[in-house]
Amino acid sequence: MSISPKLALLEEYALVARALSAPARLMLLEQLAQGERGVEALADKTGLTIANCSQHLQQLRRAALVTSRRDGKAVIYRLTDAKTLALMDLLRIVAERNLAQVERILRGLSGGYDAPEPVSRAVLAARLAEGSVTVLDVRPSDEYAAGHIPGARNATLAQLEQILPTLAHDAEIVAYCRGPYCVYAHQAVATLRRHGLNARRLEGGLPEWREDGRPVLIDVG
Amino acid sequence: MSISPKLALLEEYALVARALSAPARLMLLEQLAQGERGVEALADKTGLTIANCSQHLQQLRRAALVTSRRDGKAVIYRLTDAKTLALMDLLRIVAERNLAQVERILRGLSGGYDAPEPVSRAVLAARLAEGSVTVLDVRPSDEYAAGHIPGARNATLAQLEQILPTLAHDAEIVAYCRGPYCVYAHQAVATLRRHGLNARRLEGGLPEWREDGRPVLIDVG
DNA sequence: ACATCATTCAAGCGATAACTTGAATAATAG
DNA sequence: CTATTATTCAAGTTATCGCTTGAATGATGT
Repeated sequence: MSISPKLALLEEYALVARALSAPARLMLLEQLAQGERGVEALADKTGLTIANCSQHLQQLRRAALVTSRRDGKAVIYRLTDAKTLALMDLLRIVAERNLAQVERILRGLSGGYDAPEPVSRAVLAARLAEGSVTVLDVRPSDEYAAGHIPGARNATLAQLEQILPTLAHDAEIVAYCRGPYCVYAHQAVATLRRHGLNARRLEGGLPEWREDGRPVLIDVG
Repeated sequence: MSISPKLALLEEYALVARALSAPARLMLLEQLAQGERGVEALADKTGLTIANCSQHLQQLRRAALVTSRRDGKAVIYRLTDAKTLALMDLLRIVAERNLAQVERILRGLSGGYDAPEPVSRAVLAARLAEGSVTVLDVRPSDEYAAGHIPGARNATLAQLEQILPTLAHDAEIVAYCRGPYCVYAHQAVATLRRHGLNARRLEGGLPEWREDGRPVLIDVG
């Protein structure tokens, strides 16, 4: 088609990278990592207008990072496969490993406290089994209802201060949120530690937990 | 320090993706995967002007995908670490897996012939040890001289037709080039098969071979 | 210090992307 | 069929990107 097949190929690879090159689309992908969603729900969660959201989604679809299906009058989007998640992950790892700027932002999130190492998902699963840990889900309640780690309590950042007294001061608290792109868990841990609680962050979030094949509890309405 | 730390973080991740979103920069990364290079050499190989090349390189450096050092009056660039290579690889895998367009371009490269499965690097190493295979390096001779698989013959696509008679018609021929982004090996295999030879492509290229820790022969002098 | 060479910076141009607004399409309900 | 609701398309604006040109910087050799 084009002048050179080599350039045409590179153009296709670049298309996929370009789809990942806008913060708005990374937000959408993070949402979709929680589970499939309709356009309006995505627009709500990300703060984008419907039309804008739709256009971003179409760009993601062109890059084959997401696929869509119709359900009545709604169009439901979801990640094409786990490879999309892997690509987001590697992107994040490279950025965090090499960009001083990222380091600074993450440090700022911890509110000056030194953030402790995150807890691996395998360790959390083991400690959950023996009941020696309190798990905190720091996502909006609708996302919690759509699936959460069994035994986790739900509290948004805004609600966190209110439930502080009800949290055990002896057991360790492990907070998680949407995944590595999400900063809720970082901020929750900072708040908890500021109040003297023994809190750490889960490595990854619910999508990664589910990807591991671990149990997820869904509230039925 | 922006309005929201969350957005600032996503902006940084997006920066890395944006660095990968131009074909010119993917070309540069492919060249750098062969080994470190100066700006002029990179400009030559990619066909970019010096100034343009320099600007692309700086964008890659801002994204921390490459680093540079001074050597006299020259500035030498190289990939920051193997993670950069991994990111390029995953990008390619996602694109090839899901984009019908890529499928079509690759099929076109094979000149209508059905391309056989590529040979894995482990298999090639084993068959090299027992001498049951001819290895063909389809890169420009300067890149061959800077490092190649021990025992490989060098021939560019242009030279390929001339050396055809000297290639064994009984043993299998395995062709490789710069790596998965490079189409030389695809085209060489197509040419060889069109002439009735038993040729296949190596999975990956020299950078991946080196990354495996396998021996690389460098011409001195 | 001066000249030289490799690289980078700065300004300008055309093309593309993000976002907004308002209209068009598609599936369902009455 | 018409109305309704969810999504997509289309046009327009502003900002950014990729590329070019020409000047500026930085290291080296005389």
